[in-house]
Amino acid sequence: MIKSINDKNADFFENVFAVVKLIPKGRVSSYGAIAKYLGSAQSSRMVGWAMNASHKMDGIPAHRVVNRQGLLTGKMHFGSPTLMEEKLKLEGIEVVNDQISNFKTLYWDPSIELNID
DNA sequence: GTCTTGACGTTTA
DNA sequence: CTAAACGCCAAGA
Repeated sequence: MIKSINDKNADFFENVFAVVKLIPKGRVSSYGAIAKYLGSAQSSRMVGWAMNASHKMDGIPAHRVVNRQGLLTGKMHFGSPTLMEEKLKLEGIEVVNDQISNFKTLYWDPSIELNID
């Protein structure tokens, strides 16, 4: 469980990394969902920016994070434009034309799955 | 120190 | 219905 979320002392990036790490295998989440979960519903851009910083970090499954449409918009930042898609496929996620087919089914919303009290 | 860009999402025209 | 602008915060030039 993420305890630092309520703590304003925690950095936005850390919160993003924490949530992304919590994404179950074979599931995907959206920048907006994470941003909203962190309290910055309209700051989805920052989530993407945080992901960019995750490049130098390990254990950040950024490939499980896509945009609201389920499109692999950030695939180009994985070193290879196909690396993200391949990784998702390895987890059993069906990707067609850089888009997740069963995105609606694989969608993982932190504010719902984590069940906040 | 100021301006532009950015892995998005929502709202208005 | 589609198209465009706005908002949000941060970092690079």
